[in-house]
Amino acid sequence: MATARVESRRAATRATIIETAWEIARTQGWGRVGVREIAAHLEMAPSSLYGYFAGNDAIHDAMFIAGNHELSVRFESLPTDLDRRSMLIETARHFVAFCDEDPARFQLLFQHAVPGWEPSPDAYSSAVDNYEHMRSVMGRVGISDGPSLDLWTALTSGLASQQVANDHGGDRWLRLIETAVDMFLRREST
Amino acid sequence: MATARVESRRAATRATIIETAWEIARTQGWGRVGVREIAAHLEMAPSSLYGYFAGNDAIHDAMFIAGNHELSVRFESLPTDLDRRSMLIETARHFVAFCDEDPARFQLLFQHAVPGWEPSPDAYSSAVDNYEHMRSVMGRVGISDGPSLDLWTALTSGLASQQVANDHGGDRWLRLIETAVDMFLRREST
DNA sequence: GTCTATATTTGGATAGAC
DNA sequence: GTCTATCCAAATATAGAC
Repeated sequence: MATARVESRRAATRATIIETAWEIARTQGWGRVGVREIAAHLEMAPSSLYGYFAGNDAIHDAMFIAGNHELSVRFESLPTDLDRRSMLIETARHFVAFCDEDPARFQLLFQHAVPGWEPSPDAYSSAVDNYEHMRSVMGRVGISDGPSLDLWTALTSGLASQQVANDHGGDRWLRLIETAVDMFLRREST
Repeated sequence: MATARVESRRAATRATIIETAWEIARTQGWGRVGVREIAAHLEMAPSSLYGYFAGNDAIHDAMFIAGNHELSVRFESLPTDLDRRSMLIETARHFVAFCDEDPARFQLLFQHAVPGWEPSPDAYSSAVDNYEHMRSVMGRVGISDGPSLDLWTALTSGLASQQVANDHGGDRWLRLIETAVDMFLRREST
């Protein structure tokens, strides 16, 4: 049907807009991401974008949701039959690598570093979903008490933020993950 | 002399400008900090501020330097005769509390979250000074190898960012510091 | 020192023609 | 769907009078 073709064309254009916005965020920073700049890259009139997104905030929301979705896909790709230690190591490695491979995405998802924007409730729920998924994975290897989960999030988010901010593209904090996990696991043994 | 009085008056006005800027950052976010908004709070004309600061960036630089200076003062207030464990606990506590007591300052100093601004080389050196000081404190209690320092910065910055972002004003991560330090210290013992 | 007035830039967003 | 033409709102910064 024609409507289906039109719909898919529309989706493709939306995807192109988002991809262009990511490109700008990566190369010029979040301060430059806006309807005007995106339109310029696409050689479109800024007003044309409003046929695809309600406005600048809606574009950011779509990117936020896409970023969270990508993270959830990565986590689902992890094997589920690993032992405790390997599970934590792989989870942390995936997370830190995910953050470091795209600092712009890291800033959007985890650092609230986008001027004048915060996620809509709908977009925010995609972040909550990921947190819940992390909790269930941790629960599966026997870590479910609040303080342990909080210590784990502090540890992994600290490794990620240091890696991104001070050694992007390297492995200065990435290679500390085994040590960090062993340290974390030993904390509970008397 | 008149010049000295004039100088001190000038310094006082500069201080008032900075204090007003902090107030705006805390209550309205960094996106609203600018010469216009500051001037409005002070009931001055925006152009008058240029007699005290070269511009918006210079104001941010001054705040960045002041924030780092405040942190260094806090660290210098710590007792120096503590044992290893107490030293790490107190250092971490001071740091996390410092971050949490003013999220706006935390964002400026550690999260590069101010749209369109980054510290001048001169301002940046005040941050480097603090890092070097932290290194020397850690060295005094026998922690001086790179990986240990990196793990320590990841751990403390992770605790701080989680505390600020997810439990500002509370103690959900603050109270994990003893556990975290014990975990950190035990990591090196066989 | 401080003001008024203004230049300049940069955004988001809308109306209406085609 | 896309464009042109605007509108409107911020924001930095400067010129020049008082």
